[in-house]
Amino acid sequence: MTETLQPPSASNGEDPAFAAPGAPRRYHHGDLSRALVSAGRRILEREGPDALSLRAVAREAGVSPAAPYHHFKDKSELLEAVAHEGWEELGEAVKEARKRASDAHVALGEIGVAYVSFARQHPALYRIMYRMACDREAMPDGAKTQDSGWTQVESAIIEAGVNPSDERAMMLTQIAAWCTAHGVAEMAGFKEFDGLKAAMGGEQAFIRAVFRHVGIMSGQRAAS
Amino acid sequence: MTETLQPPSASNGEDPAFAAPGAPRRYHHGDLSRALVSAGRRILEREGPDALSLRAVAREAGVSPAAPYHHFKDKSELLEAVAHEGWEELGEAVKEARKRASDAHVALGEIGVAYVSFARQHPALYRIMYRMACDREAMPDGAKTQDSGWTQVESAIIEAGVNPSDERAMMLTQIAAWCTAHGVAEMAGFKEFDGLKAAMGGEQAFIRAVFRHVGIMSGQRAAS
DNA sequence: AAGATGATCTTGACACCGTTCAGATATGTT
DNA sequence: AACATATCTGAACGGTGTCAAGATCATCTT
Repeated sequence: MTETLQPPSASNGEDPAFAAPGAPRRYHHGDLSRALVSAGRRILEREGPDALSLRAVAREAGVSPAAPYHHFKDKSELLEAVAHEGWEELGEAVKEARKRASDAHVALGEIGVAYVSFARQHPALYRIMYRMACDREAMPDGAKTQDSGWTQVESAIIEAGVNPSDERAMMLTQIAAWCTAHGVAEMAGFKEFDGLKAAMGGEQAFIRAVFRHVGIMSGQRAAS
Repeated sequence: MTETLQPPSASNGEDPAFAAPGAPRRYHHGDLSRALVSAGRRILEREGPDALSLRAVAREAGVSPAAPYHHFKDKSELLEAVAHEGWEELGEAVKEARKRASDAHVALGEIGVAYVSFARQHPALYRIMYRMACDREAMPDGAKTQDSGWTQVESAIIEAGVNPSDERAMMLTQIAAWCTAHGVAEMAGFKEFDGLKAAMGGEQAFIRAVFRHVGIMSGQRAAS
């Protein structure tokens, strides 16, 4: 703990996200709350979710263990911020997937693949994202409004043929889609499927194939 | 730490699972590893997964914090044992659901509902079960052999019309079923759906409805 | 029967964790 | 220049997983 006495903003010298480009390190840290979130994400990608302690985040940002408490009331509030960033990025990936889909009939499937691909590219982040969503009472502000991922899926469902005025069917389809995507996202990481994934020529092909077989749970015939 | 000096087997005096009925408390504890697993499960049901620390389990079993290390090399090895017990019970629930299903064509759906129901009845336990399964390299011994849940699903898939000699299709259907069930199991606990669940007359009805809408991800038409 | 053996449990310690609080320090305002 | 406020540090508390050393007890050997 002796070398912590350096100027607080020394550990993020080259990152332009922390202070305005021209501003000459204005202040104790500059913009700690943003720095903490990005430090948390860096730890997540580098060392996994178990290494994501509040102290480690503070260490990574170059501040004392108590500093985060001036910007977040809790550890979970910090994680919530990290997760929020993740959900926004996932939302954009979903949006682009929908744009890419030529036929409206397959758009939902493409969205599902995009969802799972994101989760697989950022497994530690996704874990946190989902964990925070689990314990939440309701969806966060701005999740259903605007052009969020949720709304994208909603539109895709309508285009897939569900009657938009049937609120219950809309909701149930939305939920079913999310359930499926989440289930595939988590289980696609299982190591016991590595052999199958390799035999199918990559994880992407594996994911698509699993989606194609999902209908059987609803009593439909097996997919070809 | 002063009242810990009581005889070690004092805290489980009336529980018949720890020592053979006639045996007069044979030994230091009797059968600590089993006692630890059941203590862990008790904590899980009573206080949730976050309260499940190794020390708390030891406390609940009436032994010192280091005692578990003579029976499990790790905390995670203890959790694995707890999870194993859970998977076995879930397997039995699945088995009974399959027996209950009249038509082979709906057996898979019934299995799914049974899976989710179990997860919802033991949410904390299921969380641990799934977490341990995630980090596992392969399925534990005896999961695929004998009449386990996995094998039950396998048979149900065959009866649902998948060609049993097509190994890949069998595997993919199995995985898709598990993904779906897991996704529904976790998301059925979301508080944001409480309103919908109530409007549908209970969680059971909600679960069935979600399963019915799952096929849309594979490009099928919306369910009625 | 007595002593050796090895498994089982306790004690005490270590590093790390989340969290709090009093005090130091820099910023913004008057 | 002096005050007020936001921000950060240092030290502490109770909790955690884990380990090494010692105590205790069932069982095996002689």
